[in-house]
Amino acid sequence: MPELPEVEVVRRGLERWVAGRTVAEVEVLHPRAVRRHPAGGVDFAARLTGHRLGTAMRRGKYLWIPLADTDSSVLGHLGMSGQLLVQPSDAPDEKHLRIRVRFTDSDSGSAAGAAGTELRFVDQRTFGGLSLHDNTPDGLPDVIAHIARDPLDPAFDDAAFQAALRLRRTTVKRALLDQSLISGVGNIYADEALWRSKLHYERPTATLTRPRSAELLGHVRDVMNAALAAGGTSFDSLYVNVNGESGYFDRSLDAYGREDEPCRRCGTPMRRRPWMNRSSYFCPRCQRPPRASA
DNA sequence: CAGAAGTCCTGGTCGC
DNA sequence: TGCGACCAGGACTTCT
Repeated sequence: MPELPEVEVVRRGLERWVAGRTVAEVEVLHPRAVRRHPAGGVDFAARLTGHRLGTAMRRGKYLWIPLADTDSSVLGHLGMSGQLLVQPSDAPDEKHLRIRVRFTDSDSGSAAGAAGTELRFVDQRTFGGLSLHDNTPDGLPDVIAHIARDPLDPAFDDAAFQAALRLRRTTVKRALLDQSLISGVGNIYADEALWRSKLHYERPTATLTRPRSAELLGHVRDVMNAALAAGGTSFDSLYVNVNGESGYFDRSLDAYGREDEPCRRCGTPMRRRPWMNRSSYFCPRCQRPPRASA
C-alpha cells in the first residue's frame, strides 16, 4: 500500500539508478500490467526500446520517466502492491514479476554503479502498471492532466485548495481522496490527518472554517513529511524498494488500524467504521460526528 | 454536471 | 484439514 512518501522514495531511486540509461529490451510478462497502454504489451515494448530514459518525475502517486528526444513518457502507478526494483540481471525472477526492462549496459557484469542491473515491475495484485503516453506542453503525461498537484509540490496552491474544499458539497474524507482536488492522499493518511485535526470523516466540507481547513492541510503535509523522512533513508542501496520492508510499516500510526486501542490523545478506544468498501478509523471522543449526520 | 456507487484483482486470514 | 467468505484499496467507469 504505497502512499505518496513511498512513491517519492521510488522516484529518487529511479533518478539515481536508471536515469540516462538506454533501453535495450522490454519483456511484458502479464497483460494486465500494461492495461493502461491501449496498444498493448508488444507496442509498449517496441516503443520503449532504443530510447534513453530521463529523470523520473512524480505527481501524487503517479511516476513518469520522460523518454529523451521524444515528447512522451513512461507512466507508472504502483497500485496497492506494486514495486519498481533495480535488480542485478542475474537475480532470480520474483514470483509476481510483470515487466522487465533491460538496458544496453545491463550485462556489463561487475562494473560499479548501475551497470549490470535491470528494472523490474513486480506486482502481486496487478492494480498498478506501466504505460506510454504523449506529454502535455507542461511535460505531463496527457492521461494524468486531471490529477491535482500534491501537497508536497512547491507549486501547490494552499489558498485555492481551501477555497475549493469549502465549495464542495461532500464530506471531508471523500474530498481528501478526490485526486482532482488534491492528489497523493490515500485511506491511511486521510485517517491520520483527520485524527490530528480532530475532524470526523463525515464532516461536510462546507462547514470547515478557513483556519480549520488550513490546519487540516498542514496535518496532511506533516504526516507525509514525517513518513518521507522515515523512509527516505532506507533506500541507500541497490534496490528501488517500496514495500513494507523499507520502513513503511515502521512509522507510527495514530489512527489507521488501531481499532479498540486507546486514542493516543485521550485514551478512548478507537473505532473502525465501514466506509466506501474500506474502513475509517477514528476516536469517538476527539472526532465527534457532525450533528446532522445521517 | 457533481457526487456517489460499482468495479477490478489476488493472497492472507478467519470461521465453520 | 478444507473450503468459502471476507478483507485490503487507488482510480477508473458507470450510475443517479
